[in-house]
Amino acid sequence: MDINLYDTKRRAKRPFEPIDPNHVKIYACGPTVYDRVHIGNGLSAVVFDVLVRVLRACFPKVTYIRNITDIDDKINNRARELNVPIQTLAQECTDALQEDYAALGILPPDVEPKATEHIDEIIVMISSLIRQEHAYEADGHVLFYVPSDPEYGSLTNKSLDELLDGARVEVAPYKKDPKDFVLWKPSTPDLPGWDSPWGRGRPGWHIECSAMIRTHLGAEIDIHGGGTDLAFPHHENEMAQSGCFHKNHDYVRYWMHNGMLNLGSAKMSKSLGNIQTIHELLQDHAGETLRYAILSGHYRQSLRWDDELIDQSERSLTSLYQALRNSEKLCTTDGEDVSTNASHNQFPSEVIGPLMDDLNTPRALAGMHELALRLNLATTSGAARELRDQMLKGGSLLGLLTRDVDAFFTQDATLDPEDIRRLIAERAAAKAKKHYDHADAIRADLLSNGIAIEDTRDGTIWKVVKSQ
RNA sequence: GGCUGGGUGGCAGAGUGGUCAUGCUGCAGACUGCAACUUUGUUUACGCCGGUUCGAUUCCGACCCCAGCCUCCA
Repeated sequence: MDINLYDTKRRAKRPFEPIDPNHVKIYACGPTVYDRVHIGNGLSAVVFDVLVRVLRACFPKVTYIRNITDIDDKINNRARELNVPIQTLAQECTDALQEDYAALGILPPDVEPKATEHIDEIIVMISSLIRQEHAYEADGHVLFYVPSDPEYGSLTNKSLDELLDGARVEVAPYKKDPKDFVLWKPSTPDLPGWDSPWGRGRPGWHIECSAMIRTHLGAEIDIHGGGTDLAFPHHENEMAQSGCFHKNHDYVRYWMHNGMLNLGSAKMSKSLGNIQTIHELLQDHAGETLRYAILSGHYRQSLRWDDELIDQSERSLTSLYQALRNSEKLCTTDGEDVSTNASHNQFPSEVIGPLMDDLNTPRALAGMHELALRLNLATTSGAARELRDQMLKGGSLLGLLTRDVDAFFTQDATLDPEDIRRLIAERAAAKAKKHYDHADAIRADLLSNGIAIEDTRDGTIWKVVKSQ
């Protein structure tokens, strides 16, 4: 079984062939930390989290790096607004980000490097680019000289002429070419800065990723990920820098870009202000529900984010848990203790198959529901255990079904579970005497407290009624 | 204007040259004391117009819409 991935640069899906099959290297762009991250940031992180899980299932070693941009004018501005030290703001936002991402079931990357921890490497790269005449110093700045890179534009299929026509940006007078971008810029005393051959200053946005990739993964990597809105100019510029530095513009084997989340008909973005933070969504919804919602669309497509989507995701996810819950009794009954099949340690093909095909998560979820159906129809404990195991294995690739099944249904009950048990027993007694009015009254009473009852062959169970 | 990617059944969202996506919702049946859970069935689905083909939602061409990028953005 091959993994196939869509590569932005080649605009085609192709088989994934790592540089070193014994060690896959992947880098994804993380956000700039100056505020609570929004669910669109979460989408990107979830997508590459799933990709890494799939890669880990297929290759012996995977190193996953996701950076944090902790030096940026937006951080400086926000810190000034809030009147807090810049480092404090960045650190607080970083902590919050890790908390939010964890709630979405995103596993920590192997390294989460920060731009400010790589200033030396950044200076080394800039110096080299200047020596190679791909960059020049002007007016306290260091700029990348775009015309010096014949491959500029090849990632996003742009011609230099087009870029000039579409240029909406004011051209700084010290630029040799309007397309040139900043590698290093001077800092006033009130701004964070580091000493450099070009005076005290701070790095431009794009160079940090070049430096962090080189530091943590080396001259060549397998996959570079990020949002599609980063493809240009961020990744194009990064490719120009690293490509010229390493004299190899194919230092990234596969460029992968996730689609945007739409709120209403427009892209969710901080500059438009139409964002929902993960933090606020978590007030009303389980992180796992949000994750399911994200995975319900293909990563390269844009996804309409609204209450309807979250509601449907909640119900869909519940049906998966329901299958697990329904099968619990059957699984625990001792039956043919068939030393479980050879497939015991394998991931279900219904789930990993689609995921290996350019991360087709909607189909993988369909596979999960297929397994759930078969589990619901299972009649032997052996089959039930096998299917349950498969579901959990599939879930471990998607980062779903990670909660305790019983807790999924019973947590946040407004009544004491002991009281609920007592009422259920009372109702059972009434039922036994065919006092159905009394039995129904108890059920209605529980329901009015948000507790729904289910009679099964193996007794009565209850659950909290979700989302009103 | 240029460059990407889209328009699928009530909703979300995959996919395929001729056979079921899947989930949610609605309706009907089974199960149940009644419910719930589960399960079965279910509503001319593939933007528009041509072309290729025995056959196209799927391939080709034109057209109409939508979103993203071309400035910071996941």
